[in-house]
Amino acid sequence: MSIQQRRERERAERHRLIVDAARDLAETEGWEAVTTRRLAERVEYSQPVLYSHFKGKDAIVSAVAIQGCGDLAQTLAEARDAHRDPVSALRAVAEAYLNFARTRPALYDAMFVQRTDIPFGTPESPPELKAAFGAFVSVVQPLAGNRDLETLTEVLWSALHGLATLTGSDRLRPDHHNTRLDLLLNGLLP
Amino acid sequence: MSIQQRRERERAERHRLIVDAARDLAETEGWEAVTTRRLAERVEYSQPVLYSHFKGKDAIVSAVAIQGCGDLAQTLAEARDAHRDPVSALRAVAEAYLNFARTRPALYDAMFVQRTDIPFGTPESPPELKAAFGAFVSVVQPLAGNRDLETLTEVLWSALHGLATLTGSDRLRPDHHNTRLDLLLNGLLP
DNA sequence: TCGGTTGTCTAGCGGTGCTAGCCTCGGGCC
DNA sequence: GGCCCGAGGCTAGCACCGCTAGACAACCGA
Repeated sequence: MSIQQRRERERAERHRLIVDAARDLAETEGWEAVTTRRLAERVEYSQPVLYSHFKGKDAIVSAVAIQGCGDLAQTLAEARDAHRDPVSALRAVAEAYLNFARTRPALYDAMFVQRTDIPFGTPESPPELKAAFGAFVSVVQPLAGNRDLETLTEVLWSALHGLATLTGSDRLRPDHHNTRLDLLLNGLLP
Repeated sequence: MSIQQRRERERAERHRLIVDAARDLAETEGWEAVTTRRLAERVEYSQPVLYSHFKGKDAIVSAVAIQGCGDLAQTLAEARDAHRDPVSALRAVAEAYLNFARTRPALYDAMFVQRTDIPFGTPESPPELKAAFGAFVSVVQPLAGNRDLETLTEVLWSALHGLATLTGSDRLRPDHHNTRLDLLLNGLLP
């Protein structure tokens, strides 16, 4: 069985290599530069090899997105754990989220903008996704009062997502960034 | 000069025809179905004719987006003018906005999701865009208190945009739609 | 050593946005 | 009235895209 094990190990390694290459390429040159040809060149295999790992290009993007959710979850959890005061923790998590979207726009795009078949908001959601949403839930919880926790968290996330995407596509005035976040948090979770 | 006038008139008419065809095609089959070949076929001209009217495909999408902003501005204004009470007017405008995004997803996508070079939030913004934003401003104004009107409007718009895009891409739980809007409006503009 | 399977590659299909260069048609001038 | 010439539309094609059929090599088990 050792030979098969080695093969599976190599296969898993190559799988990871493809996802990493796709993420790197997207983050440095944008998703429009991520073509199956360039990707194949990066991993030093021919195009069809990609299709033995993934059903198609969309599946590669999805894999990158899920990996990104893991990154985001960790980032948010760290921001949360650096503060004891609930209001400070909320603010820190919100800022960390917007910072993630600003510094890794391509990754953010794959996670929350592009069409995907990753299931959101269901028990079947990938654990990385649940972890990221859970980080939001944990900072909203102390401030939710008698409002429904999960729904309120969805509202907060949606509002931050709106700020992130509209800011990132230059549809909001570039100054006033902090003022907008103040207004949002003071209104929604005072 | 009459001949030149006729030519310019025909040219303007064909310009309109292209934009309308692009919008129709996008709304019925999605933007991925809007190719220069299919568009040319629809307007019964060859591909290069498109490029004598627009710099490229992106410019056609932008034209559709600006036209869509005009539609949206009108929709929002009508919703606003149907209510005298400021809170009701705000609610109506917010619902009209989300309804627009839900019923015309491709148009909404061109306006507020896809990359574009339309200038947002500046004096050079197209009048259709200013009109749409102005409709929001006018319903926020009575409820803004001493907060900065324009910035607060940006926050409201961003939050609604977040709800619209995450709902439209199945990233929020499909029920709870009204609850989310309640939570947002009660928090932001009570 | 051989047979067969497993896995990778080359080549190509039908599509994309975009453009070079030909050619026709019609208005303006003699 | 007839000719010339330029505006403007067309055909054809470029380089690229996602994806796949089928040839071929390498390696494992008997």
